[in-house]
Amino acid sequence: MSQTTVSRALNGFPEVSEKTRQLVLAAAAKHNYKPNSRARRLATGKSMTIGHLVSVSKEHEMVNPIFADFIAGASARYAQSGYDLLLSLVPDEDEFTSYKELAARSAVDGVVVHAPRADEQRIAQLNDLNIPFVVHGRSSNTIEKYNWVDVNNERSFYRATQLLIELGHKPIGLINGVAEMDFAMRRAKGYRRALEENQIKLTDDYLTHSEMTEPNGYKNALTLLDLPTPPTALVTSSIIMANGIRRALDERDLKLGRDVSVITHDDDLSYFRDAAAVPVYTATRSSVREAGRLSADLLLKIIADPGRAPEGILLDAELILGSSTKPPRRP
Amino acid sequence: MSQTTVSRALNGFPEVSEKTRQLVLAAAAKHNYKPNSRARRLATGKSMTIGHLVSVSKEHEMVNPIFADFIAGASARYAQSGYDLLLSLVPDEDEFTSYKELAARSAVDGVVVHAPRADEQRIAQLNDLNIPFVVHGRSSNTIEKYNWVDVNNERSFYRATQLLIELGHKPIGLINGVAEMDFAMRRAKGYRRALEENQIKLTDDYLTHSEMTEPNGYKNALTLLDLPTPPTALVTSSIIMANGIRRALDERDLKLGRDVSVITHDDDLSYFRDAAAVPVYTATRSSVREAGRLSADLLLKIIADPGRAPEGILLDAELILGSSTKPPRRP
DNA sequence: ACAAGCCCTCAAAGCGCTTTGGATTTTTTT
DNA sequence: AAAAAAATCCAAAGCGCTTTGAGGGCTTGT
Repeated sequence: MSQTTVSRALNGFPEVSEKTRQLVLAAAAKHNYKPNSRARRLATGKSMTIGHLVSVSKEHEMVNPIFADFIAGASARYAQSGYDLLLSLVPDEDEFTSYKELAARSAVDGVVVHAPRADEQRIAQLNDLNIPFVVHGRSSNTIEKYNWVDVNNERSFYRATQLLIELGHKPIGLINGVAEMDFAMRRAKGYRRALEENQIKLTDDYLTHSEMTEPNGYKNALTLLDLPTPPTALVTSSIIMANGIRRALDERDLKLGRDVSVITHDDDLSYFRDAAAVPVYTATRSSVREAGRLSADLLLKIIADPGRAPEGILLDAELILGSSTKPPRRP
Repeated sequence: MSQTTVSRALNGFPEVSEKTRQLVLAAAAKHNYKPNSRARRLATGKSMTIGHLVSVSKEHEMVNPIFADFIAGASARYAQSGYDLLLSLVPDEDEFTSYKELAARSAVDGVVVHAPRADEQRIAQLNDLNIPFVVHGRSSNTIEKYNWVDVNNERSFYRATQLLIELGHKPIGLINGVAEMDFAMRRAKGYRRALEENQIKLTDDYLTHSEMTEPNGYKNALTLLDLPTPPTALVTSSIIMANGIRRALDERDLKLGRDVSVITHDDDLSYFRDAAAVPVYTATRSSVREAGRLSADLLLKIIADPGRAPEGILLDAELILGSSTKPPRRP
């Protein structure tokens, strides 16, 4: 049987009879034959690979813990479509060099951009490179057109803050992510808007920006609790930080909920799934794994149809009521 | 200038003059030329790719959070040596099919095996496939020879338990990972050995096995605290679970350290780095990122020299004294 | 000045597939 | 039963590199 026939049978072309196809498939299965990826990729001109470049902050060697779940979501979709996932953790300062290199050696058919900043260079650069990409998040100060999947950060933090205000809280702190990140900026905006609309004036002392680690949650919570008028409620950007906040409260002999209310953003991480009947934390919840799935779907669509107009997918985080929010204690 | 010359200049062969090489390099840099990965891989017969198959438990869709940091360590080494990292999150039931498929289409030059069980099929299977691999962890019930990088789980949990006993604790609980996992088995062994050597008899009620999530830490801690003779100290396999334990203690109005001592295994995750002068948790600490680096190094060595005798690298977890361990309270 | 030797360069083959265009066989139509 | 159409199949070219084997220009030794 000729090479052509085999190739056509395996790749589902109509020029081959069903009978022959079955024969070929049977023989392939029997000998565990799979076309050599390298040869196939050279012949087709596609690399059948999606690149994920995750930046590692040089300073703290911090890997954003949400990326594992995001990739878990995306990976499943790639597998379905026969794509491989190329992962590269790069020091944040040479992010762009890495994209350029991937493009130059045409190692990937598309990439996902993680953790965009409010001012994000990579978007314009990737548009220039003309390589299909999807941004997980958005970039406020970018005029470029691009594909993205994001949650409504501003609105959900607005609602969270609003909820606390309605409960009667006045001094409310926000323990946020790194200020340059787009999501952090939007969340701060939502928080500020809720305060303003309710004529609550707070200095920026009530707002901290840092990498979303447990120790930072702890440290920043202590800082806020030490203010002359300490907050009676806190909003935070990550369930990891919320754990640090809990530890800080513990140390101050304060009880979560009773003494200090907390609302956290909850990415629904698989190892922190807050699935109790009454959730531990009141939270703005949005599954980052689902975001991974959607990003992958979108990217595969773009690759299949390069002429496509850029699209944005906005996910709405739910505001889930848990037991970490109560009216403030009467002094 | 001929293709050959360019190729040789770029790949550092000696048949080309230094002057010419510089010329070529300059021209390549100028036009941002990088040899096409696909073509190069076909020509050389190497895929310059390392596969990491991370299994996702079908039941809980759980992604082991340590894998992000492990991969962060490995990825840096791959990048240095010009290798790409192919990541695939596969449902645990078809782990082996995935390896076979990767081998058949020769998509990778080597793989890393994550989270081996005490009875691990994959090792024999990979040996049969004759594909270079390194296991992160070991497999106790396997007679095959293989390369591995592991921490001394038994010894460190022995020491941790011993420390608690020396402090005066008698009923000591172990909140462990899934029983089938090799590391969990070894840790239980170390824990039991310490108890036995000190003539402390405890039923298996003091030992829980589950996926290492925060909610499981919480739930299992409550279960143990509800025993007729509740433990005054707990050992646990993950800092994520330790956070759940803290929450359980909080709920029972017990104070970590004072009322219940806790020792946790600490993988030194980047978002849970316990770097205070006096660490929060007394812990058996071993950087999983370092393990990633070492695994990558070892794998690259094996690939470079296939005749190499299998090697095992045993890391010793440090026992770090923190503030979560104290003598038991007098009743 | 000529041969030998060395360094450098080049044309062509080949990596294992896909894809094109043509050849062959089978089926349908008249 | 012959012609037309449809269904199969096949040989060969090509994907963009690396690598082989051979040729050309320079230097050195005599």
